[in-house]
Amino acid sequence: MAINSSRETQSVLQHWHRDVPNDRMAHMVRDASRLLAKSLQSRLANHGVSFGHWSFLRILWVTEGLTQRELSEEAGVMEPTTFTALKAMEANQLIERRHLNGNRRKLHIFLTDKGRALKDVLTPLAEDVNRVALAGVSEADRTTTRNTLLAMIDNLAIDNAADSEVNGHE
Amino acid sequence: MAINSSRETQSVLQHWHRDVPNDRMAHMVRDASRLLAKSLQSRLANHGVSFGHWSFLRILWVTEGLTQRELSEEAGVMEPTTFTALKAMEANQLIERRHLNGNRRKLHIFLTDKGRALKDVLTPLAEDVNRVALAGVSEADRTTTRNTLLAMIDNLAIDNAADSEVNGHE
DNA sequence: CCAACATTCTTAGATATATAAGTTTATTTG
DNA sequence: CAAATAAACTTATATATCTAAGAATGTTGG
Repeated sequence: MAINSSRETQSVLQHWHRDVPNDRMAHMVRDASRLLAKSLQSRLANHGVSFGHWSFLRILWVTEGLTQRELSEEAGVMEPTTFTALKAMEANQLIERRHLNGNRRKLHIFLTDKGRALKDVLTPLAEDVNRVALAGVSEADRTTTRNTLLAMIDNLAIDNAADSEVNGHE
Repeated sequence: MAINSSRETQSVLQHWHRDVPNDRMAHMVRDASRLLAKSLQSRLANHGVSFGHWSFLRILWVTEGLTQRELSEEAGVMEPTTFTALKAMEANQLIERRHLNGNRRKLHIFLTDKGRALKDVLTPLAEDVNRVALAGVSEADRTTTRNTLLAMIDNLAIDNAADSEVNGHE
């Protein structure tokens, strides 16, 4: 009877309703991110798709034939992350990896019929999570929040790049 | 000279500046969360502290003597996460785990001098990340964003609890 | 044209997190 | 008070992510 999850829920809420000091934005973003992932994950699990695989399906539903490298950039993750996910997705017969035009370096990714068919099933689940998460938030506040997040993403991308330079990673 | 990180940076930026459809809030929160973690992590690494350990240090700097269970709730993570982190932190001599009052079940967590001394070193790093991330964002927009995130956290905590009930996890 | 460089994929290993299940200890209740 | 239940910690295992480094393949400039 949801004893654990009630406790869990309450602790998150108590936590944030107690005091939200000036510099806790990072903390809130992290909590929200974890909860969003959990909500989506539990919905996807009913269809045998993991959260990580869904990220790549989303992209492939729009554009097939991207290379692993291009998929990494599009998804905003590093290549080993993409590699691992795609290998598993290939094993699950969601995608195929093919060399094109005699180029033996680049691997292009294509959906299988199974992977393609999941679009209509899974897309509403993600929309549902967003709908649930943003219930009661005005359109104006959503826009402001999106703009703030976009600014943060910009600022942090620059910060991380600067750090890489300083520390001499190529 | 930061070729990779430039590429990475650009891809994140291009990605978000291209098109931000209506239902992409979850996606943006996730990206922001990953970048925030990365920025903080690179700062903490200079002091031999991992991102995961920092979460618990923050709590302990305010209140020592919490049990592992209480620390889990405070940090908003599950107990195995806390357990693993605390074992490592004990090995690194940041904390001590002690039974109190003859209770052999509960384990109370205390900072070592070393753990306590890190407060003044690490706190400015987290503040710096927040400062960098929010550069150029007005105070009004920060407040709106915090409120939106808080609403999302509330909504999702309820959603996840409901899911647990439906699926019969206790 | 070939040697140096760059790109792409892959492997290895680490961190942060989760769920499920097991063990030990405390509490409650018939 | 002893058996049942609950709480707290622990173990095992899985997922999502990262960095660092290696291997294979293309590209380019002397």
